[in-house]
Amino acid sequence: MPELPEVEVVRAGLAPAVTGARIASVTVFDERSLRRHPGPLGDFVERLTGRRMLAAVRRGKFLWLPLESLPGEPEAIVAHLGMSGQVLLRAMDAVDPLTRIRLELTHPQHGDLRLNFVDQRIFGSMAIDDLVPTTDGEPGGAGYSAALVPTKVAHIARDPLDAAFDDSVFFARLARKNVGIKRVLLDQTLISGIGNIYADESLWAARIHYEQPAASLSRARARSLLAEVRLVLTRALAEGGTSFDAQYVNVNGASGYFSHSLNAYGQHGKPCPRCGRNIRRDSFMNRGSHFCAFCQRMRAPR
DNA sequence: AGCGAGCCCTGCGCGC
DNA sequence: TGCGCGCAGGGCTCGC
Repeated sequence: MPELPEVEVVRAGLAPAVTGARIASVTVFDERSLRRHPGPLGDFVERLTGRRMLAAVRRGKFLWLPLESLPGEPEAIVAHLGMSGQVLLRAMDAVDPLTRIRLELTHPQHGDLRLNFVDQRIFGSMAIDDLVPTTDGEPGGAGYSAALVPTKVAHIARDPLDAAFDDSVFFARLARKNVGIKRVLLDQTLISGIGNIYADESLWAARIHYEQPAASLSRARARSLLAEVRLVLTRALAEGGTSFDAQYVNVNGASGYFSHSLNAYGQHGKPCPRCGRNIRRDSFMNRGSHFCAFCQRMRAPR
């Protein structure tokens, strides 16, 4: 369940279960889910077995679980859900189809449970990674105060719900981009956490065409777009994220409700909630762009 | 250096 | 009923 609100729902669900828990055993059912792990399957299993986890942290769509480590050698399990990943917390006898990796956890208060990493398409992954200091000295992400971030996440920008996200740096970089604004919203090195759904929803709310060159946006429109991004992400989070089917669920397997609140994404052929004209779907970056051709027109640069 | 295409995968729903 | 095609919420790497 890929975008920021869905990953945050997972992080928040995971936090109480993993914080202070020990990894009793590790089973890898499909080695392809370790594509990003810098070592063989056995290395992943050996290094995790017996380790204690300290927190569940998120930046953008990346999730990590810091591990109890020797001083000066901080490490974490880094997980990315890709297009179809789920993290499910289950009883010890529970089996989930398409489980690629399973961690069995022992928690001093909550007892034993299974953490099943489920991923149909295997675009997601788990890996052990070193934690390095953040360049700004601020916490690495949501859910943990340490100013550390996995090396695999260090090149990703902070997400717009992060208190340390720097609006002015974002606007400055935006002003130097000649590509379409949607491409910028999806570029995780500029702003993280936004995917296809929330890009389309934010652009609809801000009445901006997805191909409008980023640099051509006035500062006021850029500001308004960032505000809409934050509003859409916050609302989606409050509704538990967007679920179209049983594939996108929280750690207990429950769906979110934001799919009922979508104005543009997946609404092609239906009337625009603002003007009543039909929402269109264009092919863009090998995926769909959903927008209202009347409300979201290309504009001359200002 | 920035940008766009291609690729990594599986499974579902639709139209023929 | 069966099959092929297009579609799906992401990100990395490689050419130009």
